[in-house]
Amino acid sequence: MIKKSTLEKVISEDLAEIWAILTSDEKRRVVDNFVIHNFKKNQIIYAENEEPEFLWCLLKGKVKMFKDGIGGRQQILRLYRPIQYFGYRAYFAKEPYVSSAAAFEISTLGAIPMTLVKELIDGNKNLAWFFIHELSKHLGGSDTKIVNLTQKHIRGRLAEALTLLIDNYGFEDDTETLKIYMAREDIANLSNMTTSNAIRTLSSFVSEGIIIVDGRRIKVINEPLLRKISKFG
Amino acid sequence: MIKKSTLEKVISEDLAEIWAILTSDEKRRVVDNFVIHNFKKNQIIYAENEEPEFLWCLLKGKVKMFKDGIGGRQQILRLYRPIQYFGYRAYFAKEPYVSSAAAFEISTLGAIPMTLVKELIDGNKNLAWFFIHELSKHLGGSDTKIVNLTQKHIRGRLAEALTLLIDNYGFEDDTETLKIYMAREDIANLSNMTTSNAIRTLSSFVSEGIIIVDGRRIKVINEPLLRKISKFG
DNA sequence: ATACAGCAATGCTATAAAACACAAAATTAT
DNA sequence: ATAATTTTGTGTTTTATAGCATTGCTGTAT
Repeated sequence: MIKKSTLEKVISEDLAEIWAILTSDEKRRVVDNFVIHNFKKNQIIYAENEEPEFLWCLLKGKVKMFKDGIGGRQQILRLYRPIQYFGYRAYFAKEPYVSSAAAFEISTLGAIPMTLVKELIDGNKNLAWFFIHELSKHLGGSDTKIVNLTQKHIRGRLAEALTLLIDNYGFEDDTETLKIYMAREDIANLSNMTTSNAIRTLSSFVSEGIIIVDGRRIKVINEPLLRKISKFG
Repeated sequence: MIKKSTLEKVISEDLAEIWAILTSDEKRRVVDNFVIHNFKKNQIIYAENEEPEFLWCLLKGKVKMFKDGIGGRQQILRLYRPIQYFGYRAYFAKEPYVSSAAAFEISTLGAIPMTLVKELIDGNKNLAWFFIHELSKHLGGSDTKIVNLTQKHIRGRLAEALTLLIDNYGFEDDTETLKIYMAREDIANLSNMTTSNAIRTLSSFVSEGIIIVDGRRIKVINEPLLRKISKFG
């Protein structure tokens, strides 16, 4: 927990999209029930099969949503950056979580009880529309991902994962170094391949001059080609 | 178009879930804007990249929602039965369709303009909750499908497809013949495999006494085993 | 300095599934 | 009924990718 005086400021600055929707009365109710949590690298935020209780708002850091599959093989479903919301779907569907969430790096999150979110939606149709829109976007993305992961070949899947990282987290000030530093295993889990193949295919991309790799630092040299491989590979 | 006198009866009987939510005034607005369409076998209802205009309500028949992928390979994303709604996601996401819908067999559908649906949601929070719940369920299903299709082996994927057909359409009166008669190609498109492999694997299931196949008629003999293969295979 | 642990990289092998080719059967059209 | 077309079934070949083993590299603790 951080102290209350700074809390309201943090919230009002960061909750942005949702904040603009709420009335001052509703905002107070959020502030009164907003609890800040800090998570260490790789710490689980919630796990599959648990009952959903909170709307999570990522304030700082990076979060992955994933599903453990056959033989412990993990599939990363979505990545979150500040300020984004997650953890609400299962509550709305009236079922336990079907996926887990974990912090990729040291992260700060806010938790709002879903019971409160439900009340707020009941009283504010703009908030209802916010979630309808959010869920609809994610559903479209998920449907598209099904085809990408099942039909694209390994190069296409890796290229797609890299473009996803670009679109989600962007570049450092040099405009070419990816602003996320993932283990090869996580890159593999994002692209539905084994770690070996993620490494192998990254190497191919390096030798083709598409990227430069230095440990976990990935520089994108030929972004148009990367997107082309993602699209047609 | 069918004649108006029977129309209201059809709607009130069939729209069930949504109908119960609406006030009599709202119901009248739906009836006034509800247009019945008949579709032939394999006829497209809407196609990827088109702009969404209508909420579709399947009254009679069977509908598949699918996405065309690499090399024209089709992935079936969801199947609908009466009375279910679809076609609204893209409108809510404010984007063109990312998938297509087609009738599996001769089907009757009702179309309601999304502009009207939007107005109804604005005025009726229960309807908002209906869609939040619906979208949330589908998103969970889609995320689960990603892992099932990418990580399960061919037998597991086919077994899963068959159990999906059981759960969606059930059995004929003999309690073992599947109430849907799909082409092998469609079974393949549902299970992310080639037609050859769908045929081959169906044959394996036959020789293992799990199912009996007679043309497009599939009898499920050992449902528990089928579900077991679906879960662990 | 040394040992150790954890990643990253790479080659080799096994195998699941796709691609291809063709025949038989069933459906549809004439 | 006959021809034409589509769907189904099966065997063979090819390929992509998983699995495994090995090695080197880097950082950290002893």
